[in-house]
Amino acid sequence: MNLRIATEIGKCLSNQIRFQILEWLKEPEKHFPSHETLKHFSDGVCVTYIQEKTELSQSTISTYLTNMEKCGLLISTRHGKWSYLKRNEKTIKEFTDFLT
Amino acid sequence: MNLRIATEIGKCLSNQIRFQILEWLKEPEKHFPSHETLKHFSDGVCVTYIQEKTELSQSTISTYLTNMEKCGLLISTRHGKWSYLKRNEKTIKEFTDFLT
DNA sequence: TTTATATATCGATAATTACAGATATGTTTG
DNA sequence: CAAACATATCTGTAATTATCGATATATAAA
Repeated sequence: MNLRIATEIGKCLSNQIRFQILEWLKEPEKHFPSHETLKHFSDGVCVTYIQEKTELSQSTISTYLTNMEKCGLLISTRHGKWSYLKRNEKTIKEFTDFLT
Repeated sequence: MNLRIATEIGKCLSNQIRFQILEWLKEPEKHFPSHETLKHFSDGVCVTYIQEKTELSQSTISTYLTNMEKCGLLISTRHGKWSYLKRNEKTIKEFTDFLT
């Protein structure tokens, strides 16, 4: 972790919806339906479910999630036509360690 | 800690200079001269020293520090004509706990 | 009590970010 | 391979934030 990356993470955390997504993903099964094909949450939640819950446009959410992945807050996994997102606890820990 | 406050903190951490100030204040004696009247760092560092180090305008730094205090990242203490700033470790911990 | 010093706030413009619709890409299915 | 679906990217405008100079306030010193 360094100042530049930490600041990029700060940018992601400067928006209530993005922060909220990160909170939801702590307990995906509590906040999202289980996926029609993939039954478990091992790789997180697909973009559509996150988009529906936030009620923002598809393009906006896609951009949010892409940026959150770029700075290491999220891990993205493709399964067929779906992208699944989950928290990257390693980076989150590095970030909080850097801050404290 | 709640989502609203955490996002306000995120906004403070979305700027490299502000994040840097928080890092410097981990070890004030390492990054700032000791103050001419107050010899210790018990209450942190005065606005002027922070401003000089960042090379931003006085008004900009004053606004930064005010906002960082408002969301609980910093503690401000007046001694005569000087305001001293130090990290608010309690809020910082609450923030990192909220995130993880 | 005037002057100097430290910090805070105001008001304006520049820069950045938010957000959506349109369109492109990648994947599955008929 | 065409159609449908999920996601990504592009482009433009709206909204927010950055930043400064000017000015106000608060305290200290002369």
